[in-house]
Amino acid sequence: MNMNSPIDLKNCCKPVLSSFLKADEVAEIAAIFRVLGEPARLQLLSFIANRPQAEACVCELIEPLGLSQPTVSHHLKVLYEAGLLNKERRGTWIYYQFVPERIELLQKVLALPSVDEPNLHL
Amino acid sequence: MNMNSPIDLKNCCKPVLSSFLKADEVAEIAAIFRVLGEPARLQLLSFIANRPQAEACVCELIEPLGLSQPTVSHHLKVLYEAGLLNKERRGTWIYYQFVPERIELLQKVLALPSVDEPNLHL
DNA sequence: CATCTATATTGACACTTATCAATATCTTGC
DNA sequence: GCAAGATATTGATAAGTGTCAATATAGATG
Repeated sequence: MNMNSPIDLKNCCKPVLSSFLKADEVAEIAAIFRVLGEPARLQLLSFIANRPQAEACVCELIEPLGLSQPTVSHHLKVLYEAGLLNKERRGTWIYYQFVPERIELLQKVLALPSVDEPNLHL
Repeated sequence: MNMNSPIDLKNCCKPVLSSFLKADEVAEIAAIFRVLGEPARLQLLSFIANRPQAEACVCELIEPLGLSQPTVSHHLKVLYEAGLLNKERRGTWIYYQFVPERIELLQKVLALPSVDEPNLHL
């Protein structure tokens, strides 16, 4: 049902506020926002990004999140498939790593048109 | 059920990636992302932001969105309550106006810690 | 005041999803 | 190979939500 690969990185994503995007264009971007729209996932991202090396194994995340292990695992999968986390097995543990590039992409997508651009007509 | 006023603008919102946010702190931020996580709403925002004066009345939005009038009205309400749109009656029509400040807030919330900050421990 | 038009609300329905318990899979160490 | 521990998957359930038809509301206009 859910695609197994991260959201397309190629022509993803045009700035939302600089031109009127078609339905299929906003879909990719909205998918990323929807992933961040879940408090538990945002907290996971916040937690991992602030760990040494910006990474953490699943076992470190359960207690601070206050959710069951399967639920944490589920949210990590969603974050991973959205490209916001990488994963890497290291012995028994699997470390999820924060991916700053996806956030940078979002910043670009949310970029406001500069005042001298004709878009905002201010 | 849903609060009638925009999301709290005072101490909203701490950067997600610079410290580990508690559940109630991420909740406010996640609420904004959830609003943007709906393709129809993102398209509405894209459309309105690119109109002259960055505004549009409801009647202009139904056809390009391809949704029913009540559905468009519903999404506009959600965007309005999230502080992403203002509204203003002008005669018979109600104009919804793009609010860039909310987007700027999101940019700050998504700010990556600078490399010399200790957060990322890179 | 009556009518018309623009927008909002209500109610219903289908679909998604967050959550957990139970179970499966995979790695390591004996 | 087997037992133990870490993570993932499955199945079930409850809650949320996007959508539309029908209806309500509210301004404008005659």
